[in-house]
Amino acid sequence: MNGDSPIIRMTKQRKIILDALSKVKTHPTADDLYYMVRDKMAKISLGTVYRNLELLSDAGIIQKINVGGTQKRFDADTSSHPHVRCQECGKVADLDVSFNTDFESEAQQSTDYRITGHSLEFRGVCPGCQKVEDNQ
Amino acid sequence: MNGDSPIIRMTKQRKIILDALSKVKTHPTADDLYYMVRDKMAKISLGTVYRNLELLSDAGIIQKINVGGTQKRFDADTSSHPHVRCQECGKVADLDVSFNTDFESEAQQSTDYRITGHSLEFRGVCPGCQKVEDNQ
DNA sequence: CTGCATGCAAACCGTTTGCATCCCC
DNA sequence: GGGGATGCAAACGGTTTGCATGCAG
Repeated sequence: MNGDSPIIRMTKQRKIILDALSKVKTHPTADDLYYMVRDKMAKISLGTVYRNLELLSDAGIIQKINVGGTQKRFDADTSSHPHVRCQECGKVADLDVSFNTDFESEAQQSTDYRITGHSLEFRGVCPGCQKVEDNQ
Repeated sequence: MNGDSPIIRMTKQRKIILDALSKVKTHPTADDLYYMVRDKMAKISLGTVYRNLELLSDAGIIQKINVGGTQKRFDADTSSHPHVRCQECGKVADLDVSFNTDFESEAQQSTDYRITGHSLEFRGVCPGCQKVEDNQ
């Protein structure tokens, strides 16, 4: 986010959190990760999960994503790629499209903000929730 | 958001909130609006502001925007247009670019979610915060 | 007149933080 | 050995909600 990626100490909890996030493509919340990680380390604390997710995303090792909803979500894939969020159940997925447009330099033409990043997020209804709708 | 826009009762507080939001291009938070509106109606409550913003955005009369940061922001312009958020001070502005791309139908090609909306948000540094940086 | 809306204050819930202790480098 | 990291629990801050009363239609 701010360019500098300090060398970070690899504690046991940090490693477990990073491993858990890397294994999964669901863009979990801090709380999700807390429960995922408790299998491996029963006494880890929620605070530690929050602190590490913050630190890892500051270091540019993971990415914090903001798709609406009340909770922040995390992604081990740090590339800038679009996400969809289900407006019924909140589930978030990657979207495998790429728009061959340099959003940031185009945007830069029309503003006096210095542009440093962007995100493209979609809203939708996931397959599971579509079925529920059909049965109504 | 979900298509149906019921006829809504126009209470005094509702009108004042809507007026205040319409007059302004700053994408205020609920709290911002609460203070803006207290000039007109000293005893309005924060809860009322929240309830009305929710109701108005459900009715499609205003738009709730989610640009990162901890607070939700609101926009009287319901069209889908990009925003920039200053990563230093949190200020949010409209961006006057249009990408001639139909994001939603392109995205629809590559997912089994049913796409219903999108948002394109930029991160940057606003002119004021750029000056501060230069003076350091 | 009736049911939605309001003011108020307490509850909620995701996240952050202070502190004593721990442990990675 | 020392400074960052942890566990724990309390604090925080934005938002929501229950309840008695008010007011728009």
